[in-house]
Amino acid sequence: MNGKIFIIEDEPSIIQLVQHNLEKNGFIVSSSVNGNDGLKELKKFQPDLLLLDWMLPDLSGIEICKNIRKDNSIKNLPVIMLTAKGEEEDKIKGLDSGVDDYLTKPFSFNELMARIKAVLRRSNPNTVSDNLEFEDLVLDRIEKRVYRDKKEIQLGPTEFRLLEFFLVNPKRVYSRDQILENVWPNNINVESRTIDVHIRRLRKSINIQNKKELIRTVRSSGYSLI
Amino acid sequence: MNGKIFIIEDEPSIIQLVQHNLEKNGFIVSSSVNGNDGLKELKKFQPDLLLLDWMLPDLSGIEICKNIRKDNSIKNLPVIMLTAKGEEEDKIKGLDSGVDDYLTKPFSFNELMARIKAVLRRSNPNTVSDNLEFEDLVLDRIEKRVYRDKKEIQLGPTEFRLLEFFLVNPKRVYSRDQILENVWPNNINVESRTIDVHIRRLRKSINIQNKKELIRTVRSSGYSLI
DNA sequence: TTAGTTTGTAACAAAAATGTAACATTTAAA
DNA sequence: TTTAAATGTTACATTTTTGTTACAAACTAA
Repeated sequence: MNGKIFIIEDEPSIIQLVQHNLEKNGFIVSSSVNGNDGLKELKKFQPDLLLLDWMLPDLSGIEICKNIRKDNSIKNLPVIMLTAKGEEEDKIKGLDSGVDDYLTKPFSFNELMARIKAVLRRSNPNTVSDNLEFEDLVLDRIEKRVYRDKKEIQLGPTEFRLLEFFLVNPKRVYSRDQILENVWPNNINVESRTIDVHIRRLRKSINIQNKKELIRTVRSSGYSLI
Repeated sequence: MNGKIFIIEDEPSIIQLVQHNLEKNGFIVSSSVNGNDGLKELKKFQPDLLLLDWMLPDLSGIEICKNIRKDNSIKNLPVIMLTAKGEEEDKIKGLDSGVDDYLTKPFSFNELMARIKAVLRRSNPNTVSDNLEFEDLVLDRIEKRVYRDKKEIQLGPTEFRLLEFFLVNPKRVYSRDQILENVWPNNINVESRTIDVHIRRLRKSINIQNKKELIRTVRSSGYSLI
């Protein structure tokens, strides 16, 4: 994932939730809580997709969408409408105004994600990829493969999850506790030294000749990619 | 740091202390001394986090928290509970009511700060900027790196924590006791001279040619950045 | 100035953190 | 079932970090 998504939505809790999760999935996200500001910032931000609330304090989502379709510079921007209105006629009205998809609150983030991918895939195939990349390292979440320098590397399941975890925020240093919490199945108790051993295994696997070490040890803090 | 924090707490002295320190750290802070007002103002203020006292003149902190979790517009607001109750069962009750974290009075401001950051990072990564800067010195808390004049400097763990501590209030002079309390793990007893040695090590590390000394000795008082 | 206090510095030993290999146990696959 | 793979744990070597001490240097007050 590497697209940019803009959100126009007046409920901060939704923005927060969605933004956080989208960023976790590798999107760059910006947002606005009302229509007029949103339209302006939108043009600066140049997103690949817009998440648009129906009910806003000033303009309605439909009006915004119509505006977008009239504006040559952003007329092809894909839009997903978010709204509490579930009735059939509303859906039709929404889609008629030029919306690409339509999602009724409350929605699960996973459904939103699936729809975003679907829309992006249609409109801009290159922004959608389930690959995590860092330097010459590529992790394909769909096929569960890892490549370094274009050559495939075989990883064990834990090594894979570990690397996947690091790749979401490479460079960020994670403590052993954080790693445990995120990479190991919940509530499982393993010695913290176990992590060291798995780090060591991962290192061994992803290290190839003449290439620099990719995992950094930060003494008394944890590990990160580098 | 640039988040907004709301405090509901009936002891003015605590409000004052916490508010003052939070503002020093770049937060925007507002507060209320009772539960009912607090809930109302909270919604207007739209904070990124709530510090909530357990014992209040009207509603209890737990009731407030339950209210928040039921209210769609603020249901995801992270909450840290402050209280004098230290018993284990209370803790569980607190966390069960939907609190994100729990801090027993009396607490050190630094611990509070650390917990605030942890909670914010989880819930809203963007409100926490983790770079501390002073002159040509940059400390990156996420990647655990320190730069002077754009060049990276290697620090040991204690040197790092020491510098981090100073960077929150550069120029402010800290006594050895204060440094000890804030930089060393709780309840650990070390000679006060130990600090001098670590200061010396930190100095050695962050000093580079042709650049001025960054750590000031204030005789019989302590040290500060300058 | 001098005596007394405070701080800077280097050296050293002890403690802590990490890397690594080997081994035992669990899990999955054939 | 048998075999192989994956995993967790332990033990030990190595490296890094840390606290302390001892002494030199700097500072302060009389």
